[in-house]
Amino acid sequence: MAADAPKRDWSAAEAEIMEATYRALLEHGYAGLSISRIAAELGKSKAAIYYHYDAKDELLATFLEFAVDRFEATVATETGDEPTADLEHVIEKLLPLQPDEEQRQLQAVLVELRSQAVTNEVFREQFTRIDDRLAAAIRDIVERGIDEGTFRDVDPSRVAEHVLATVNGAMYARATTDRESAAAATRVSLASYIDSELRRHP
Amino acid sequence: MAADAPKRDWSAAEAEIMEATYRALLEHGYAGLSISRIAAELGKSKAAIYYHYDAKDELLATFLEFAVDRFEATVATETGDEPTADLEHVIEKLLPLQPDEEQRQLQAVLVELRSQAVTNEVFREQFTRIDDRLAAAIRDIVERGIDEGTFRDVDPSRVAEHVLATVNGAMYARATTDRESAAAATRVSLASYIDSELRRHP
DNA sequence: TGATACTTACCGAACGTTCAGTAGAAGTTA
DNA sequence: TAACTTCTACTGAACGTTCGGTAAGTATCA
Repeated sequence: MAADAPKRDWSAAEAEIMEATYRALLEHGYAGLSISRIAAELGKSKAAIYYHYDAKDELLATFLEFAVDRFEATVATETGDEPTADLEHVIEKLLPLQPDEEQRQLQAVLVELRSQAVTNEVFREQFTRIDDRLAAAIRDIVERGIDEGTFRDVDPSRVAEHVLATVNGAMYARATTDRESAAAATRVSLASYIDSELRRHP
Repeated sequence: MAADAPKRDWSAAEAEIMEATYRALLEHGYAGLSISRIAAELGKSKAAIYYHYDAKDELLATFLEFAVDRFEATVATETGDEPTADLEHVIEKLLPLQPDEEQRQLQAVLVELRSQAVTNEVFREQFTRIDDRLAAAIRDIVERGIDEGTFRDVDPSRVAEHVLATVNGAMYARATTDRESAAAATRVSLASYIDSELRRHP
């Protein structure tokens, strides 16, 4: 992965609050997320949360960091030497063929957080950075593929943005619709796109 | 457009409430959307809203209908006889090269509403239907292209889902990040995808 | 003893919702 | 035509609940 941001380390108490926030968000959604609800999940009083965070805004900004860390950790790629495999690896991480419950939940939480980026500047900056990093990671793989002669001489940025948009769109649909088969179809079609657009055919 | 749902007609009072809700949503976001805020935009008392709607839930469900109607009206395609042009037309409607402020706002509102589909069953069903309809519309165009011999013999559903995911992803990014150039790059790459994946090359 | 990590008890504001009352238009009867 | 009743579309005040946030006190441990 390109440009790894330094990971924050969470104290035990903070980590527990983050987990409680995560659970509260899954249960009640962003619109129904309150300090009381987080405290209930935490098993402590509201004031206990205010001992660690000065305001709800601050807690949420911190939680965004937490969720993003978790997301990027699942995507983190140990790059191999085969660009086609690397590309497939990244796509499988972002848009698994059969996502387990944990992956589904994390993506659901991220979709809820991301929608706040429409009106909230702090959230918007974070998600801009996430997409920047993901696009860069994909672009690097494509560039390597071209250098190695595996891929045709396409515009790596253009292809990276296209792949990212497709993956994000399918992930978004997975979290907000019951069209599971559509996500699967997109995965399959994306593979065939990569094959026809990128691979040199003899 | 396939399967046009019968459009609801809005009384003057209802329409004003819907417009007020629209403005309140743009200003305060979904999480900050309250009856007081809608009433303020409406220029009437809170109770005036409860005269027309029994509960906030009901108002929101109705507003979802309103926003979806508006969205599908902008997409509604007068289909021509050239599949390539038709496809480009749909894509331009969903992912305009240079969206005006109205389009941006409507898409922003839809992204905020759509994130509620993660936890709200009513919203989820609506967005499932929207994507179903969009995918069907694209699929029909592709099918026609194949029948006419303009397009190669691909799987129309698969391609439709791929195009829809890409367009949704770029639209989503446009509403939640500052990566405007990424959306443009995706548009361009999508055109080249359609060309290489669909068009018969001599 | 003093710092750490809380709890209990509370505040004012905002929330969704309800209710009694009312201006004015529309319909009905004398 | 005037007098009445009724209906529509509201208003303003209040309801109980929940919100984010705080002040003061307490238990635990170095």
